[in-house]
Amino acid sequence: MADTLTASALTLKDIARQAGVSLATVDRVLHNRPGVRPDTVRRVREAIERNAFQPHVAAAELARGRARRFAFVMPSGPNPFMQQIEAYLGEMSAWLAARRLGVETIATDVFDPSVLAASLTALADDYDGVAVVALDHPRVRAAIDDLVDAGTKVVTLVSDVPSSRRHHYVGIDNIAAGRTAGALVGRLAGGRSGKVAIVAGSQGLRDHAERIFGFNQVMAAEFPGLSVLPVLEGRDEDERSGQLLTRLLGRHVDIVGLYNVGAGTQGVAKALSDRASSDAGRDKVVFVGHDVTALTRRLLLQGVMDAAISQNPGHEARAAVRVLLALARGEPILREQEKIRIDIVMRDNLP
Amino acid sequence: MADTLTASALTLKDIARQAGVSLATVDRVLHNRPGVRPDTVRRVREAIERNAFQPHVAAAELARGRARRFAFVMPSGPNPFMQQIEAYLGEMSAWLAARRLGVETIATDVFDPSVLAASLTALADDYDGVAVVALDHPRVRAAIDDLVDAGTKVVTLVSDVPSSRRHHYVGIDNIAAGRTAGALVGRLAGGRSGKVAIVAGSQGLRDHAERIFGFNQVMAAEFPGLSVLPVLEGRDEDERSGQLLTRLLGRHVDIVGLYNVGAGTQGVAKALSDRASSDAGRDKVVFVGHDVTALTRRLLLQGVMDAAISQNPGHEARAAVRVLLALARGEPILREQEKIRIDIVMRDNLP
DNA sequence: CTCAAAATGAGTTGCGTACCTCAAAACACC
DNA sequence: GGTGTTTTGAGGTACGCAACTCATTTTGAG
Repeated sequence: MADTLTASALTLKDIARQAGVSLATVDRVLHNRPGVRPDTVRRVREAIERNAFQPHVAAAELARGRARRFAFVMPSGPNPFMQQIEAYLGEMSAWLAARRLGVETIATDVFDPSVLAASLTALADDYDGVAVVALDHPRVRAAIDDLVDAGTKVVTLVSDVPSSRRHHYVGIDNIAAGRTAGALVGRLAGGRSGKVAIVAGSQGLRDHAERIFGFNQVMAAEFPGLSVLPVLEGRDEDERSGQLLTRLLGRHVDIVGLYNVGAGTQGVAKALSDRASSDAGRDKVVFVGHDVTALTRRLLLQGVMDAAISQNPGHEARAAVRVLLALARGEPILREQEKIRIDIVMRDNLP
Repeated sequence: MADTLTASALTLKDIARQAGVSLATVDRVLHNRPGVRPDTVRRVREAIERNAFQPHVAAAELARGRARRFAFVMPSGPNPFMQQIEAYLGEMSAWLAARRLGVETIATDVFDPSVLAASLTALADDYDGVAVVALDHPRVRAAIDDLVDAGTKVVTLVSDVPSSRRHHYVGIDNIAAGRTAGALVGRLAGGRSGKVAIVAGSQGLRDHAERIFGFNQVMAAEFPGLSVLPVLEGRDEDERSGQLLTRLLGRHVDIVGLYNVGAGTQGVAKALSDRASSDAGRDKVVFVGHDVTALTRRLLLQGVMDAAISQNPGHEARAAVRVLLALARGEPILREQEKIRIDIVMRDNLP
């Protein structure tokens, strides 16, 4: 009736006794310090395995004395998503303080590879771990690899550099996010046929390109009645996005769906509502976008927007900290916990 | 350019010095032990506030010596959702062991108030915290309150007892979940009009009743073209659910949507596919259900099911442990982190 | 003013690990 | 067999706090 998990009350002393060595030797093995015969190492390792020994994390943390420092390297400039991440880090401050963790956010031009790479390189000696919103560029990759070689733990945040040796990526699969957006636009259009517009920041951004790729995949395969128009590049700016979309809506009377890949949501929404008021007879355009912000929340409630694909920024911030901490401590990572889900947010499940 | 969070390197000794008292007095104040004049308490508290002092959790944990024990009281019998929760607790075993946390799952007939209440009462002295899948019944509420009075931390899991004095509820808002299901059925039906069926375990279960309530709310308010049929009570059994639904589908040719509130998914899916093959000409019935299991995953991929409303069982298990731990330590709870979201899972964002 | 009770100071011990030193033992090599 | 090197043991200190004891001071009631 009762099923028990865990109970390791063993200490290093017990392991030492079982392996027939002294505490000092166990310590040497545990921290890969030199001066232990291979055979002895094996004996100690076996004793550890046999008892499923887990160092007491509290004792270890207390003994090392030195506080750990993590850096979050994020885009400068006003980006609501990044601001949310910063805000959630702030909410963790008591949690962080109780563990003597120092977290600093460092604003940088993440779109300039040289600047970003230089920022990263400068961190090597001062931080135990770095979370970075990374541009996928050879120079950035090299900087990340250098950090890893220096013993710093590195996590990519939101945007990955898969070819680097970063320890972990905290973010979503953007192709799957695009596919999800496609399925939503298609299904919510409810059998109508017509054209579908895409507004993106730039197709040069890896995450945007991947989302568009996934979106087109689904549209082509499953919604033959819908044809996708060429991508509008709004540079994540409200005005530009709005103007481009207004022009497009004027040229095509049969647009039934819209996928807004990045920011610029304000402009996109304006363009849509302008059209709606100029011609009240037409069916509403299905509008799917990304991220839950104050604006998208309002648009969802008003019914202007039909769904938002979201990656929970709070979860990302906390996951990044937890992963860095686990890496620094040599603890295993709870993969399932740290995996960022693709959330579909509609009016009734707004968080 | 760099924004720093946290850095409290103060210790109790510093607080004692600032307050002009000894370590012992600070300790008395911190742990609400008697024998300190109110005025002195105030001085100490002020020093703590002023410095935003946070006890070092590692040191505190180490010093108290005693390991903490938590109990998870869950339904006996084969319930895939509960099995998933248990599985995720198992995956945490290394994490738990490193913190000297003992977690035990206790199977009980949670549907019998007396049995459940007795199970709970028996736990008071042995556990520091209890997570319970609770039936909302006066006797259960009393048992929970007794536990709380005895100093045990109590968290309700999946199903809440709002009138009790439990410290926290880990689970979703089932009314909002039902609303979300309603919006999905309505929107995915794409303007068709007709009837909508509901299959539930029992309307006596609080969570099922709340979901149905939310579902009906949305249907009535927003989809006048859809009329909801009386609820079928399948008792979460495959066969019964399937039979009831088959009969209903036979009586009403114009059913366009189906909401499966609880389990019995296998039977529901069978009834749907039987109808589909017997009359290929008809439009597919929009099928929305709950939870991501091996079965619902397959149905989503096959297109039989259109969406699943899900509460991440892994998240619930971990959140329950974290909340109990924070409560036991007297740490603040990260509300945002522990809040369980209502996930909409469709084919392309399957986790 | 006296005496008991309350409040406080001073101190100790121990938690389990990291990190360090120094000496002793085991070993390899010539 | 002696040398130098590698490996190991023994032990200590420190980390910040919980929990405790005991002596001393302060307080309030009579």
